[in-house]
Amino acid sequence: MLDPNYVRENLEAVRAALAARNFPPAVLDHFAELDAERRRVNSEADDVNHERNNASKEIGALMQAGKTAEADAKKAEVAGLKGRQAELEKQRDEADVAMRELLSGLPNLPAADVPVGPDESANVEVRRWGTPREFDFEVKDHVDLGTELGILDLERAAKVAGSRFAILSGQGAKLERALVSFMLDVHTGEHGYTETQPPLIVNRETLFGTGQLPKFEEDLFTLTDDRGFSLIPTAEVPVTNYHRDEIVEAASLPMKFVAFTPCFRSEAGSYGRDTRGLIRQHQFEKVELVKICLPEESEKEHEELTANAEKILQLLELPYRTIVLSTGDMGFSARKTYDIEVWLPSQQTYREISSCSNCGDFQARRMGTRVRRAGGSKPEFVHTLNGSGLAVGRTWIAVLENYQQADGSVTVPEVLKPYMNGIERISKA
RNA sequence: GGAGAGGUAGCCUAAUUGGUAAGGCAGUAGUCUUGAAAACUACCGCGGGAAACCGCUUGCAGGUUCGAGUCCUGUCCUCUCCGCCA
Repeated sequence: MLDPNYVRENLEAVRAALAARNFPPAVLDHFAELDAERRRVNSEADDVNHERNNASKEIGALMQAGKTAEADAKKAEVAGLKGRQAELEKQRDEADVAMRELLSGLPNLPAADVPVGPDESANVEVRRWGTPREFDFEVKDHVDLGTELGILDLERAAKVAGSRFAILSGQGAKLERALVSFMLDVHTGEHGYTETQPPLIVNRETLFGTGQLPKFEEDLFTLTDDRGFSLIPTAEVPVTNYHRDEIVEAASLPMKFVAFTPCFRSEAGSYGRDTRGLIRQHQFEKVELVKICLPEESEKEHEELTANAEKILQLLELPYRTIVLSTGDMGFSARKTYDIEVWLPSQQTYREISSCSNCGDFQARRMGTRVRRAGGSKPEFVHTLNGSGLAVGRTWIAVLENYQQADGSVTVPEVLKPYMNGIERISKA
């Protein structure tokens, strides 16, 4: 959520920023009058409330002094205020709701150094690591490799659940587990993150906090239970909300969490896209990095978090590139996002395997997460960051495709061998 | 699922028959001190405001009342016991 004071004072700049995000700035047309009305009604309601509070105090004093007649007169006076007060409070609530609805639907403002452009064509590559391997045979994609090795079964998954689900078996399931353990060990052991296991089901307040609601309800799997539960689309949602409605101590920052969870996405509206294989699933596993930090530290923490995610690919010796998303390609809550893309031989291109975002104070304002600094100053909103470290299913794909051999087997990356009982390769059982 | 107890500020604890949130710890600043501790003074829930000051706050939402931490209704959460259970 944007700061209403900032929007009031920088209306044209906000309008331009929204346009750069392909967001119709017309919703801001009524901001000024809505804002003025809200503040007018609010102060008027305050005044009336003040009058009534004072009168009540006087009545209390009169009652204790035994002057009941004067107290009764005063009571009658206050009774006349009640109707007026109810009316003003109703107006204030309506104005608050209207303003909140307007603001809660607005995306975050892009950082100054984000490239401006209409879509992914304006994204900018910032670095590239590793060299794609040369194959002297016809490469297969992960679906053919996995199916022929007997470690991936998409047809039976479709029978059991539906499309966009998968069954991993044998060394395939083990590889997934090895990747998870490896990533968690690196992030906890070398990067200083605290491992955490959050709820996989969250309530609506939590979904509002990170920005999934109110605009992206259709992306979620929502339970029919009347408590408003949804399955998490990413661990970012529960973990970032750990300190919702809290004021934390500055000394506790930065907080760095790593969470391994399944993620559930309805993928409504993505029919026909990435229909083959594991790229886009209703259920997938992800190791997620989340940071909560001081405002002036978030840019540094963002670079570091992205580097932490890249480290996994370096250790797995998988070629990748890192790009910064343009204004037109960024997510709702982000002010700046790096995507890390891994090389997939079957597609002869780089594909997203991690998305690392600095959300600034956007989520913190929605969640009410603030920090109290030393010296008794007023609480400030924290900054929040998140990034995949990494998407496990897509890493599984990258390992199969980049480490495939002419005979259809897959050699095990050096760093994963300890997690695979020391086996050298995955062969047909 | 049944029965009971309880949610007060970062933590802990008060508040007469309803009278407008008291205190302690921690924390911050200062005095004193070579420095620290101790002691003393001030600040010490949230929002707005340059300030004076104003408004809000006892899990949440309503109701009664001139006035609700206190009375009533609903709801969320925590704990205890019983039942069931991975």
